[in-house]
Amino acid sequence: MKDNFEVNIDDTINSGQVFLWKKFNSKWYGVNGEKILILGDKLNVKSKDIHNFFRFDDDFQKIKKQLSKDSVAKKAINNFPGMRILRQDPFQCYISFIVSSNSNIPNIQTRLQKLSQKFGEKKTIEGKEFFLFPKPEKLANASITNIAKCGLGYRTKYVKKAAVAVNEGTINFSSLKKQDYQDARDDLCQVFGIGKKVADCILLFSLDKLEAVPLDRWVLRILEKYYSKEFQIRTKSITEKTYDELHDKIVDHFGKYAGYAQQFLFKNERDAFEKKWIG
DNA sequence: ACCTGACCTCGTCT
DNA sequence: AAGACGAGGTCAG
Repeated sequence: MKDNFEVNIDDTINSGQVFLWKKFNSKWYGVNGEKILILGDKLNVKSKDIHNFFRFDDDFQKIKKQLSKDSVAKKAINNFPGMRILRQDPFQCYISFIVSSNSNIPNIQTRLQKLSQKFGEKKTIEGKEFFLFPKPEKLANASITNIAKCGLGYRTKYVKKAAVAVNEGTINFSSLKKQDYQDARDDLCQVFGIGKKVADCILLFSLDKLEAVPLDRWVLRILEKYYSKEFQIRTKSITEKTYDELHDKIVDHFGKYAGYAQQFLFKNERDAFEKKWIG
């Protein structure tokens, strides 16, 4: 067991990976699929769920050392050394990022809360009421009208189709985990509503693909600001082809833990601009 | 293959 | 107070 004491729960929760978390009296309560996780000041590393969720199986010292070869990443890691990438419930992660497109964190959070409330199972823990994340079957069978009531807008049909794909087995998360990064991403991109960015989020945050690097507006801004020489960013919006070329360069530069680098750079830059997180 | 708009909804800001 | 603006993209033409 290594370094569990170094994990900073607040920084980790507030790094744009998860949305269904709330803090009461210095304890965090969060929905992860069909489980409610409770985090006190100190993590219970003996809990299998906690171990899994915080990726204690990763050799964080090694990752940190490798990424610190890059001076910008090094600085970001030093600012937030306790932040970790989480291993989320795949279905929840999948729907979360489909719903995130062209949106902001408070909106994403509201949508997911409404989806859970409407389609998830109610559970009471420590006298508090929670709603588990809906099961694929439940969302797949929900009507478009009812899903739309959760404020999804044009993303409604994305969610419906995506849930159906999982329910029918067209998308199978344990298979995706076994595939290599490229194949898994190609399969995810077949789903209506999933482009490369969203696919990368799902792969990085729930399917153990640490070389996935979601290239969103923020990351592009960061690359433009700190890496203009290395990566030659032209525009704010990028084409499919540019996305792949950039991604290749980034993995060449940072190595197989590039996804972690992205997360630190993202957190660092977002906090610098005091963007809103959850809780 | 690349470029350009449109797109739902909800905060903020004016 | 009502209208504009933009937010962690994706799809269609």
